[in-house]
Amino acid sequence: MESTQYIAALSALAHDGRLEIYRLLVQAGPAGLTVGEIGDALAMPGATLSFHLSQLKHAGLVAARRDGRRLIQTANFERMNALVAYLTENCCGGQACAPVCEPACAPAASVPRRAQKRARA
Amino acid sequence: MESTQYIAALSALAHDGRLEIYRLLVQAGPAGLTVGEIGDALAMPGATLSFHLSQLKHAGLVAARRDGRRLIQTANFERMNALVAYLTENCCGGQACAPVCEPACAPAASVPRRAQKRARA
DNA sequence: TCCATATTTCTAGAATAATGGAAATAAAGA
DNA sequence: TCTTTATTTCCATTATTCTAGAAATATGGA
Repeated sequence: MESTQYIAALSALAHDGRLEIYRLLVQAGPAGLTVGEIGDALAMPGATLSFHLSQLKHAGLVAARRDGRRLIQTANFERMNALVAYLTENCCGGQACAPVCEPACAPAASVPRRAQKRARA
Repeated sequence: MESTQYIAALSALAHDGRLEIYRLLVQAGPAGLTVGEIGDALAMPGATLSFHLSQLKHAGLVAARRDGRRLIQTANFERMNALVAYLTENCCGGQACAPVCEPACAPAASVPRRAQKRARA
C-alpha cells in the first residue's frame, strides 16, 4: 500500500459525516448497511451521502455489494489495520516501547508479548 | 475526547507533509526531534513546517518542550491510541470479531483473548 | 413495457486549506 | 546591550473540498 493510499484513507475519515458513516459500518460488521439505512440513521441527503460513500470507497475503507436494488455497504477492516500499522511503523525506533505506545503499536512491534507485559508494569 | 478532536487528529494526519512529520516523530520516540532537524530531514521551508507542526499540535498529536533555543517536538502516543480505539469502537456490534478486524480493534474488544484465538481458527 | 424505488452523477457557488517569502519574536552568548 | 540562531506569525495567492437540488441511471416487479 502506497503512502498516497494512507493519505486517502486519512482524508476520507477526516470529515464529520464520513467518520460517522464509517463508525456506523464498523459497528455493523460484515453484515453491513444499505445506503438508505445510513441516510436515515444520519439524516443526510442522498447526494451528499453518495458523495461521501464514494470518497470512502475510493480510499478503500468501504466496499459495497448489491442486494436486489439496494447496495450494502461494509467497512474494510484490513485497510483499517494497515493504516494503524503504518502510523506506528518502527515506533520508538523499534525498541521495546510498550509503556509508551501500547496498545496501538503493539501489533506492529517485534517484541515478544511477555517482554511487553513486563515493560508495561 | 470529543468527536471534533478525532476529526482534528485525522485532518492533521491527512496531509503528505504532516504524515511524514508525524511518522518521523513516532520513530524518534520520547526523545523527539527539533524543528530544524525535521526541516532538514524533509527539506521543508521553515514557514511551511511551522504551519504543519501547529496543526499537529492543535490536534494534540504532537507536543513540544523547549531546550535552550530549540523546541523539541514529540509524538503524543496517548492521542494515537485514543484515535484507534475510537475508530474501532463497538466493532462488529461488540461480538467476537477477531478474524474480521484483528489486530486494530483487539485492544478495544471486551472479548477474552482465548475466545479471540478460538474464533480466529 | 411501464412504474416505483434505490442510488449515483452533474453542477456551481461557498467554504476551507496549503504555500512560502518576508518580517517579527524568543533565547542564549559575547 | 548587540548579535546570532531558532522558530513563528503575517499575508496574499492558489487550489481543493463540501453541499445539496435536479437530472440521470439501475434494478426488480406488475
